[in-house]
Amino acid sequence: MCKNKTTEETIKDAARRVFISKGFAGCSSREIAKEAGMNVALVNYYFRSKNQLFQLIFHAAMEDFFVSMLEVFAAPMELEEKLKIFIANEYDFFAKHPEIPRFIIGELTREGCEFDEKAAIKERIEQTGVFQQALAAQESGIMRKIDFFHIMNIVMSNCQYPFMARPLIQQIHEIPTEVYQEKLALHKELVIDMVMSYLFPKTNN
Amino acid sequence: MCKNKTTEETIKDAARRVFISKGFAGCSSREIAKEAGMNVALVNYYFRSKNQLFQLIFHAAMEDFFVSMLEVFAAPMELEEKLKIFIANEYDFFAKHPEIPRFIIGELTREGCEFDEKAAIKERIEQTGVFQQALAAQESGIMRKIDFFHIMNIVMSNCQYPFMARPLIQQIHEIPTEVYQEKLALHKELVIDMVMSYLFPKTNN
DNA sequence: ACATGTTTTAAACACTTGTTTAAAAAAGCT
DNA sequence: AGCTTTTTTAAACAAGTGTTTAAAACATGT
Repeated sequence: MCKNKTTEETIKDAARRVFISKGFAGCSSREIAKEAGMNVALVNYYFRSKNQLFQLIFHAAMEDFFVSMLEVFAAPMELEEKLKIFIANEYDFFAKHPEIPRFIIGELTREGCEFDEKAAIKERIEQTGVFQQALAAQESGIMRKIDFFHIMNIVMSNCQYPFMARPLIQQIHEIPTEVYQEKLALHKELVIDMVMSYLFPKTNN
Repeated sequence: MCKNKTTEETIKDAARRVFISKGFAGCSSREIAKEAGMNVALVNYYFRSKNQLFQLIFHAAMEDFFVSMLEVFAAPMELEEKLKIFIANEYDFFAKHPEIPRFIIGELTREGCEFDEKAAIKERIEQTGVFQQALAAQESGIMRKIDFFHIMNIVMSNCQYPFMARPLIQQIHEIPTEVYQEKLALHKELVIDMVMSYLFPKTNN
């Protein structure tokens, strides 16, 4: 059967670019086809429908998104070091794929974008053991005693927002994209500093 | 002339709801008309085009968004107290209008959404005097010496992201909306605590 | 009452949408 | 070679898009 991986993969790549930058509602099948340099009918020949192609791209993006998390969570490391690396890792990931958070959140908000089923992110996080590790650190007094919910929210806020909000922040500060990206590199260190010193408060001596 | 403010305002309100929740590309003129209980032609009768109506809604949202900032910035207060209130204020604003950040950032990202012209946010912030106030506090050693860019980014990240990312975070933690909102109320205090103690570090004694 | 200007409506416009069809081209196979 | 299957194409489909038109309904002032 399909030895021809070229066209199918070409369309998928084009679809990824277009969907991620414009969203499901913001683009047409014909735009994806044109981006891939193909006929419109080919899109449906390989993927049956715009929606089915979208689901493929979306789930892959979600997977990338979470895998970059879980990898660090599962690493054999002390919690404090792990969280530091986690933040740095997240920050680097979004520096490389700055449109991912906006894409995922935007589409997850849209009605008619089912997902619940498979993911089971919570379970996959628990399986890494980072949850118990955090509880242990909290018991021993090293870590501030706050819910895992807040920890994740703080880290995700500070790692994802600066990339999502680039057009807005640039507008406010009236700076070009290159300057913004320079500033973000510095911002990463501040975030690590702030979050770490909050989660692992060093008592005087 | 137009004594009939009812229909025009009704359409505008419907448009605000629909645009903000679905975005420009995610809805049609007819959907807005139906939401307003009006004929499609009426939308264009009062607002000339879908795009023109959108610009109206979008600029108003931007204005609300920034005014809630500037008010606090301009208040006659000590900087430390001002920033605490600023965070609380922002947090409360987004608790009331959780779709605003996603809407603004999403549309600002879309190509063909002009804005640059009027805003001049930077100037309006400078006019409040908060900028010099921060510089003074930094000179006196009360405040951590970091760029205004980073301060704003930190505050906006922690205030806006938790509301933007609700569908994603709920998915991860597998909690219903009510529980999420309860947790966010608690999260507000953590954010204030973390950000304030980072920006205004208390030296031992 | 009538003539006025404003507001609302249904219908139509040309165009784009997602998807399908049926024929053509290419590739595989014996 | 010829026959079969897979891949690609152009064209068509009905439904939906933003917008306009022209007539109807309404309100207003005299």
